[in-house]
Amino acid sequence: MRTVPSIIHLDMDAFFAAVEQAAKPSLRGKPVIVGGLGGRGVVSTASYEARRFGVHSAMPMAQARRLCPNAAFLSGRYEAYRQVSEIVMGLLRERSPLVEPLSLDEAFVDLEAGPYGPALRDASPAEGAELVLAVAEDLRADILERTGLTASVGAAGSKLMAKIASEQAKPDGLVLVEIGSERAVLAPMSVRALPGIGPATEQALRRAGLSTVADLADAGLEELVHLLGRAHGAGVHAAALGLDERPVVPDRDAKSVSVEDTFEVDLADRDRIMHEIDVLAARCVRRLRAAGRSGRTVVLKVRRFDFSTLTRSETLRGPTDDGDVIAETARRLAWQVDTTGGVRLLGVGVSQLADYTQEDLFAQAEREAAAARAEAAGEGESVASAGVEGEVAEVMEESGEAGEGVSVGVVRRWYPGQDVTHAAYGPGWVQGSGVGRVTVRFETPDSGVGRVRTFAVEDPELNPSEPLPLR
DNA sequence: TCTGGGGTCCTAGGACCC
DNA sequence: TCTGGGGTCCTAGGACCC
Repeated sequence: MRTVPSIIHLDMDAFFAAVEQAAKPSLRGKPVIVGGLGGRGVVSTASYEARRFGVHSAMPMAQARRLCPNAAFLSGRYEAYRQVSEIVMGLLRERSPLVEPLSLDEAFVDLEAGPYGPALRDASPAEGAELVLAVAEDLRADILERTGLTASVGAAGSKLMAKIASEQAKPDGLVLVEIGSERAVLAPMSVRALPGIGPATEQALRRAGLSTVADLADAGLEELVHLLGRAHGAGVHAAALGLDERPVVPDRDAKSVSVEDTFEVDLADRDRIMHEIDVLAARCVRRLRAAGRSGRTVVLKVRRFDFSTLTRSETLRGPTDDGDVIAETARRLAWQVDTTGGVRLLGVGVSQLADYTQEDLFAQAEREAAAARAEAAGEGESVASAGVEGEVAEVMEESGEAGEGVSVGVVRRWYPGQDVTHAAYGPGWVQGSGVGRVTVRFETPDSGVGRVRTFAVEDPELNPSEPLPLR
């Protein structure tokens, strides 16, 4: 156990919504809701102004609209969030090389591994805590200066307590848990405050009369293992006592890659389902290859009309990053599921990832077998052209999704929040579109509140553009 | 107009092997 | 002759997190 609370957990406040407010002066101080805008979307992030109306993450967007009809509803600009995230993570790495990102807006940092390490090790507990507080406040100030955004920080002797402390610090705060005070800090909290206890575990514990962390600590290991199973029970027991020795680990390799899509209208016919699986497999493979990896197990996910969700998987003889092999496997799996009544969501994923994209002997053998079959049937040509058609469909899909509808034959689509530039009026963002019109507000992170203009959807002067830096 | 998308970890049964 | 025990891999599902 550490003698100084030198692990910090940083969490950006309402991150996606805060980036939007920083980028768009007209939204500052107003409710902003980022998420899926379609009929089946959910809230990704709500600004604090929107939270006052009861809106929160994972809430169906339809419900959010009812609760807070005057909010700005935006679909996410993930490239912009990624850019801001990189700045923040960079500022963390200035404090220590041991940074473990948990998502775009959250990370653990072990300050003992960095430039403050020697001073922290030499310090008395009181001096050490003082130093950590100073480092954390300096960090928050730096983040504010470089991005205009606020962050909350928890500092403690473990990841567990640092994470709980940052939650207490929200928004725009800093909380330090003294070494030795862990159990007292945790005792009055609801069991839900512990990471790893969700709605199901909370219910199981409640049925046993356990509702606070103090109850868990009193219950003891045996009862918790009985209630929750070996691993979970032991984990919850340790957490309840404030015990956590997990190290901060940077650069953890992904263990799976997956993509999925919920459709606006349930898919009914087999051909359409098979086509969507092909599209998803192509997207999955693109991500897999971008990461320079290959996978051995292909997983198909199906959510049916009634929200029942099932997965089917198949493990290949060796890892592959071949699009045809993955699509074919996923399609084969699809034949095993009953889709009568309609399909709401399809997903394609790959796991058992191999570190490198190696000579894909398996895919090669498959292709040769297919070529041999085709030759035997006298269909050599159609095998080649099927691959080419797949490529074209992919490109069209890509440009349609990204809203960069400049390629021939693709209708231009504008989404709320999107960055655009007009030849005469300069940079702005899409406020809304419909009936052949698109409304744009012309403002930038460092401008005042901009004014709104409306254009034809097809106006050649108006084009999608890259996000602007916030500072 | 109920319920996204991308992940992680755990459990449990059956196959298969020694 | 009537029934072991352990280890590993595969598959499916579920809880949880952001």
